[in-house]
Order: sequence, then structure tokens, then C-alpha cells
Amino acid sequence: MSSKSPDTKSRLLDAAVALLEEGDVTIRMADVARAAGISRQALYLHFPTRADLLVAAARHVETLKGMEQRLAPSRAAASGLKRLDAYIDAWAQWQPEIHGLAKALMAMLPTDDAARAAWDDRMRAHREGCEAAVKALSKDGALAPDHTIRQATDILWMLLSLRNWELLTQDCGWSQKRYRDQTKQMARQLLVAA
Amino acid sequence: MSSKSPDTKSRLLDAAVALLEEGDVTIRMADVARAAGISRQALYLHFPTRADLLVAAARHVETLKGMEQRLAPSRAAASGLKRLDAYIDAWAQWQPEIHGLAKALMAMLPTDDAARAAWDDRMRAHREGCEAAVKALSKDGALAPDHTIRQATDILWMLLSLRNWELLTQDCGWSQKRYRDQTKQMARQLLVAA
DNA sequence: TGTCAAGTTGACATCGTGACAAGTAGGAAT
DNA sequence: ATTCCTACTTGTCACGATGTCAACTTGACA
Repeated sequence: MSSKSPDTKSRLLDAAVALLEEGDVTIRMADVARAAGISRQALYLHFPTRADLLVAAARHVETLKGMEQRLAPSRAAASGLKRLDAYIDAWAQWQPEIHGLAKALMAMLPTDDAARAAWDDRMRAHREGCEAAVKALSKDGALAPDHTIRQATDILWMLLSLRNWELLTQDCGWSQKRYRDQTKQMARQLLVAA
Repeated sequence: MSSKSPDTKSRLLDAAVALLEEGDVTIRMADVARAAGISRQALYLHFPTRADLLVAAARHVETLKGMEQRLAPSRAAASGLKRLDAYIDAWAQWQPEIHGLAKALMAMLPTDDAARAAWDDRMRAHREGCEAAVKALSKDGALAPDHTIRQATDILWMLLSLRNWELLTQDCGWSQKRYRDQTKQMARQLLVAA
């Protein structure tokens, strides 16, 4: 896929992720290039636009931290309810780890198409996870009957949004454990048939 | 207070609000000036920075649209449940109207202290509204027993966050009516004793 | 030795913010 | 009647960021 030197590309992505995790909200192309030890122009050889870089960085961090593996328990869950719980477990654990990156990315969303693209890309992936959990519930007949799959997915996606994690843990001071447990409870209240 | 011509200042604020409500996220100083019929430089005589303009616009829109009056039905509600519903009604109606403005303001939160202050102010007011609704529920004995007032307020505040409104209506394509009705239902599921 | 890929330096166009200067129209003060 | 002030004008400029373009270097490989 990448015809250029692969380790330079990785170094660039590592540098971008590191800078974003430091909370450097206004990350510039020049910063990333300098951090990776190459010239600003060379960065454009690997990533033609800032958008491309950010999208790649957002993807990179997931492979870097093994998101796929963490979702294994959810995929292997015996019941829909257990799948939902396992997904929330994985997600609750994941959120603080990507918070630095997410914060920087979110800060740019309104003005920056690049960040928007990266964000939408990742959120779509997350939404698919939500949908899978909802479908598992539905298969068990455990989904509340007044919701379609689509609608239930919307609700779970909203409940598990990074913004809500941020709001509850940062602004309301909820502990990580409390966030996890409460969120599980809320998901049941909202989605599971009584 | 304002030493400059007051009607020009108002015209500028009106123009800014109008542009922001159109959904023009990347609103430029030149745009606002043009819309108000004065030169870009003259705009700087009234608002030294873009942040100043946006903060002033945020304040302006609240008085302009009479948020206080809209909350009257909620305050006058006979029961806790009705108060909750009325508050959600008012909030659901309010959100799309301030969305453009809020979006622009949110964009400046990480970098601009003035915007942060203005934002926190508004959010605190909203949280107080949530708390009042929760207390009304509690007074009726209708609050779910596994929640403290504080915790229930956190949950309602999260549920009614602008971000969630944005996510459901913009990203998920929910209609305004659907947002309102579903949110009411979710609030009941999460907060009201079964 | 020639070629290609990857990276280098340096210059430049574009856009938005904000600073600054010099000039103008109209009203008020004395 | 002239002076002063205020609001506003036009025009210019510096700065910082993105992205483009051209020309040069360096190392590997065949």
C-alpha cells in the first residue's frame, strides 16, 4: 500500500499520536515533522493533507493499543446481555486511554474538516460495535419492543459517546468504576425489555 | 457601557447571530462586518477579537429569545413528572435555535478563556434547571430510589447535553419531535421510580 | 554507471486575524 | 465659524498555517 519507507511513516504516526496525547490541541504539520525528525515537506510525501495524517493517526492508535483484542470478550459473549456488558466494559476501559487524542481531535471538529473526517471514521467503527451488541440483544428477544434495531443503536451510541464519558467523569467527577457500572445500568434501562 | 454607537453594535450582534444560526460554523470577521453593512476594520472597533464578538453574541441571543419566559411552564408544573416533561419541552425547542452559536462557541473552548467562562456559565444555568426538575420528582416520591439528587441531576444533565442533541438530530437524523419524545421517555426510564 | 526512491532546502501563493495609519463626515461645545 | 470628537472609511502590513513547486542530494540496487 505505502510505496514510501514504511518505518518513516510509522515514526510520523507515532509522533502525531504522542503530540496529540500530550494535549497539544493545535497540532501543526511542522510539529509532527520535527518530532519525527524529518522536514515538513517530506511529511507531505507521506500524507498529502492534514486530514490524511489525522485519519491515519486515529486509526494508528487503535492498532497501537489493541482495540480489536479487547473486543474479543464481547464478541464471544454467550448472551446478548453479556455481550452488551462486555462491550461497555471494553469501551469504559478504552475511553480514558484515548482521551488525550480524542480531546485534541474533538477540539478541532467544528473548524477542521480533517479532524471531522478522522472523527467520523472512528465513530462509525464504534457505532458498528453498538449495533452488534443491539443485534445480539434482539436475537435473544431481550431488546425492548418499542425500539427498532436502528433506534436502539442510536441510543446506545449516544449513551456511550466520548462526550458523555467526558462529562460524567470530568465535569461530574464520577470515578471510572462508577461510570462503568452506571452506564451498564442505564443501557439496560434504556434498551432491555422489562 | 458601550461607548460606541449602540445600534451599530446591535446590528453587528444581530448579524453574527443570524450567520451562526445559518449554520456557518467558520464565521469570519469579514462576513459579520459585511452582513452588518460596515467595514471589517470598524468591526474591530466594537469587538477587539473574534472571541469577544462570539461571547457577546452568546449573551445577546439569550436575551433576544427570552429563555427565561420559556421556562415558566416548567416552573409552574403541578407535578414532578410534568415539570420534567415541561423542562425537556423547553430545552428541546431551545437547542436548535442556539445550535449554530453553541457550535462556534464550543470550538473556542480549549483555547479561549472568555469563551470557556461564558460556556460554563450557561451550562451551570442548565444544570440548575435539571436539578430543579430532579428535586421536584424527589418531592413527589417519583425519583428512582437508587439515585441521589446529585446523581440523578448528573444523569439528566448528561442526557440533555447539547452534544447529545447534536448527535441524535444531526448524526442519527432524528426529527425534532422524535428527539423530544424519545428524550422524555429516556428521562423517565432513567430517573423515575418504576 | 545510471536510475529510482526518499528526503533535503528554499521560495511562493493563499487565507484569516489582528495591528496600524491616515483620512472623512457629522454633530456638539466654546 | 472653527475646533474637537466619534464613528467609520480605505489601505497596508505582519504573522502563522497549509499546501505547491522546483531543484538538489544521497543511498541502494542492478
